[in-house]
Amino acid sequence: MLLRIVSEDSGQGLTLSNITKTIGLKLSTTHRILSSLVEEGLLGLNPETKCYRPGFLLFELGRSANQFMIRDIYRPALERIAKKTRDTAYLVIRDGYDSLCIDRVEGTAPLRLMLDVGARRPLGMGAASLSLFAFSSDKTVEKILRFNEMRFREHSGMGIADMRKLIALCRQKGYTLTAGVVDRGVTGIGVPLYDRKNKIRGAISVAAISEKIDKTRYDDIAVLIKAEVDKTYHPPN
Amino acid sequence: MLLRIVSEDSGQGLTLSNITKTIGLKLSTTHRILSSLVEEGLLGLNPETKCYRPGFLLFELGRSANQFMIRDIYRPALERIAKKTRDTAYLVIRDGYDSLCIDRVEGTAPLRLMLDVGARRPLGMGAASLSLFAFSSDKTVEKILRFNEMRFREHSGMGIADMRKLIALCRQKGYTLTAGVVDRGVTGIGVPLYDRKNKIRGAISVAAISEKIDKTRYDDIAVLIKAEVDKTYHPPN
DNA sequence: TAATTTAATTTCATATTATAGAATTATATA
DNA sequence: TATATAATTCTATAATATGAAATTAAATTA
Repeated sequence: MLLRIVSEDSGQGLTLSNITKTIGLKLSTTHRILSSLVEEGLLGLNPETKCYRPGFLLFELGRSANQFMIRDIYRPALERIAKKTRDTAYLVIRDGYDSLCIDRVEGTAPLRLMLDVGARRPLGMGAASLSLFAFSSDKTVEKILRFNEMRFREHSGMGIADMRKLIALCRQKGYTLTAGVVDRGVTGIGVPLYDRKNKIRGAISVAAISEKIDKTRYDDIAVLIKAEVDKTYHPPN
Repeated sequence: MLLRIVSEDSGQGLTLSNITKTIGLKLSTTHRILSSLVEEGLLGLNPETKCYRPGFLLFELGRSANQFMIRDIYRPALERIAKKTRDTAYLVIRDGYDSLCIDRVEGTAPLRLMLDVGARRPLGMGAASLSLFAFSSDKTVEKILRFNEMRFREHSGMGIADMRKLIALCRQKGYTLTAGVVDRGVTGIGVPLYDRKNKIRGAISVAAISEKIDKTRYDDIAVLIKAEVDKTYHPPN
């Protein structure tokens, strides 16, 4: 909690009393924990202003999370996609049997946000999420189907047979499409992202309320996403 | 400790038993803490391989440590400096009344490493450290002198008068030079880094055992560092 | 396919540590 | 200089983590 609170501040840092108010712990408790975090280097303390800021260790630990660097790589592509489609563009990665949304650029069209950055869903539930899944090897697909069977049913009412049909259709199209079948009233179009070794590293999707994405646009949007993805320079590793 | 251990692994992640061996805690304890870290998102767990990796929250928290982005900015300059001088180049920032080494590129010359990344010293003790100090405003210099007086004496045997003289000399030269006065047998040459608002954001130094850096090279090295710094594009903010 | 091994997860009484509240110290403001 | 505000330290009690063992799951071998 403390790390989050201090990190969310974008200014000159937060004072102890400030942080204490936010977190709702006792002053002495907050002070002790903050001191420990400073001692370890997770936070820094400006001795003049007595303000706490993110520390060097936090920076270093963060850099070790290489897998998420994909976010920096595809940020510009995501922005262009959102701008051109006017819908919200998502960057999603696989995390075990979940998909994890790691970036989002909102479109200009008025629409309710579906997926927050940091949100986790069963792998396959959502256009990008489905891209991570449907374009994997048959063996992987089977494993995920088995593991997530109950979660699919719970989330969308779809059974294994429905999912298999959906995957087959998407593979044929070359992109994933969830026109209301995963989330009621939501249509998404997803494309997988491959690294230089042809391994799936993530997926980008565009999603909006179904009324806003006409059937005739499906292919166009997929082509648009693929074009922006192809334009993107993906460094080795 | 656990965050460090998991972050330091560059491979596919570490298993519980692996981590347990490294940290020396009991299996159950390690498991419990790891589970909490995963729950919070600081770590991720691959459910197939049961391997722990850095998590998305760690990435996000790390990105909030903007002040250290200077490291990415000056990395190439640091590499060029180390290559050209054959000595080790350091990137150092101010942290309260300490200086903090946040990056290092080793030279080709055989020499003992003086300063580890993450190392903290009294502000002024070292060439880069001194740059952060000597080129500050007179008011700031006085405050630092007073605060660090004892620490200077302890570290180098220098008193306030000695430090004043050293600062005056450095200001005159336009770069900092610590020819054995701060660390016995070590010579360093430092240059401050300014942002677009002319605020000191860090310092770069080249350091080696004194025998390796001849007096005649002092100016050349300072000019070389400055040239590389000037070449570097420093984005707004 | 069963048996064996290895690794992961859960449980619980005891030992350890954190907490709240109060006291003290330091810093800022009137 | 007095007053107010914020930071830091202290300590008995309340809360939590630990270690050891048991259980479950997964992988390997027979």
